[in-house]
Amino acid sequence: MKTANGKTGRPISFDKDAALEAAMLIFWERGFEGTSMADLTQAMGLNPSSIYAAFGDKHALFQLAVKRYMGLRAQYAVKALEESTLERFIRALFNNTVAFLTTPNHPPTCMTLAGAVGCSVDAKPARDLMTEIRKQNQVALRERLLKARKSGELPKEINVDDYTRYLSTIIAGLSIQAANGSTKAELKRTAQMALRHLGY
Amino acid sequence: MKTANGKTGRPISFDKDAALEAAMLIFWERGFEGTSMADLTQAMGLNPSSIYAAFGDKHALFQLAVKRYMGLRAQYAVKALEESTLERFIRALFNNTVAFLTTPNHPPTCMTLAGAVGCSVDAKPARDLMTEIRKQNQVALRERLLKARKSGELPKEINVDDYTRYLSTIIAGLSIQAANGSTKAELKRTAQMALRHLGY
DNA sequence: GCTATTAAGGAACACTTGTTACAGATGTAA
DNA sequence: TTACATCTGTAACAAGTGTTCCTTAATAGC
Repeated sequence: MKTANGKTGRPISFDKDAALEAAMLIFWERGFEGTSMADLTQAMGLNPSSIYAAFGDKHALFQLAVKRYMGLRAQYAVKALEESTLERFIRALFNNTVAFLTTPNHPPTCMTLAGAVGCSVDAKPARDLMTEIRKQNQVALRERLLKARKSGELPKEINVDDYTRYLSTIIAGLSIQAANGSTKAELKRTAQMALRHLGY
Repeated sequence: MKTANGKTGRPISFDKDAALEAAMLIFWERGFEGTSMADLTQAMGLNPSSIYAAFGDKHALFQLAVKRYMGLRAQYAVKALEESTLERFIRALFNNTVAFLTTPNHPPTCMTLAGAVGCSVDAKPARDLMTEIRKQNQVALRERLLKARKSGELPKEINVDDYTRYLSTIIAGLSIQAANGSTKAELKRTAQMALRHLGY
């Protein structure tokens, strides 16, 4: 009565991961509103009904695409968090960001900025999701800085919340800079200048 | 044969400036794609035909709205350029930006970021316009820094292009920070920290 | 008065939007 | 083979998209 996957009936005939990857890439490039279901069917190579059966509606698919993006692509911050010292962390944060933004075969922006900044009321859930992710990233950054403060690496005179927002501001700015068309070399130099002004 | 305005026939019965102002505000909030003609007719209080007769199609109207935005709202950079010294200029640039982003009665973002970052191929002209404006702003900033370099205010060791991109990065980052929902106080402190790290 | 010219209001346009219904295909389990 | 369950492909859906057409209204000059 049940197959190996615990399901009976006709099995799926396409690679779900590959399809979601394709969806992620157009959403990344065109944002939630700029991507139509027609675009998605073409890029994923699937019929609407297959998409709906496998992933749900457009909002649900977008959420899954963003989740995939965060887990597989936007690891530049997570990787940096693994660094042992504060200095190594901050250096890695900036360098990873530049490397990420200039990786070929995907848009030169953070998906959370291309996804939906200004949008219709209909797309508000998508925008809220983007904002929330940006805030979560900021929380993770803050916790790393708090740890550095406790270890004495970050001077007590520095306000952790301010420092968090400041670093976050520069990282976001780099993403815009990349979206404007800055080259890898330019981004690197910008990041280096930021590091120098931070004292690193 | 001709009226005072050089036109015969029935005169326009609405305030063109007020209508364009209304259009600008929704475009600002929802971006090009997120704003429908139905939204525009409602916000502007006009019929489609009146909009088309007075401003052209949606793309043309968006261009006019952006032009108005640049000329009347986004003057924070232009005003700063009038400052006499480099230090005064940079301080004004940051302070004006924060003041602008936290002005009530309009969205807490730069219109060029909300307008269209990720978008459909159909909206590409709008996105290109946004990118071009951001680049133009950067050119104006660069020229001010070049002047400071010549006057000796900006040390020759500092690469003007790099410094331009660096300042531009922080300004753009502040806009994202504001869009995330940062308060005026938070933005002020972030800008102050940026200034301090710049040596001001 | 009349005529010319332009704007206003609203219906209608062809097309696209996201979503679903349905018939047929394709598999598993007995 | 038969029964069952699920996926696939296509067509259709209602609602929304940007845009245009057309009738009516309002003004200017004769």
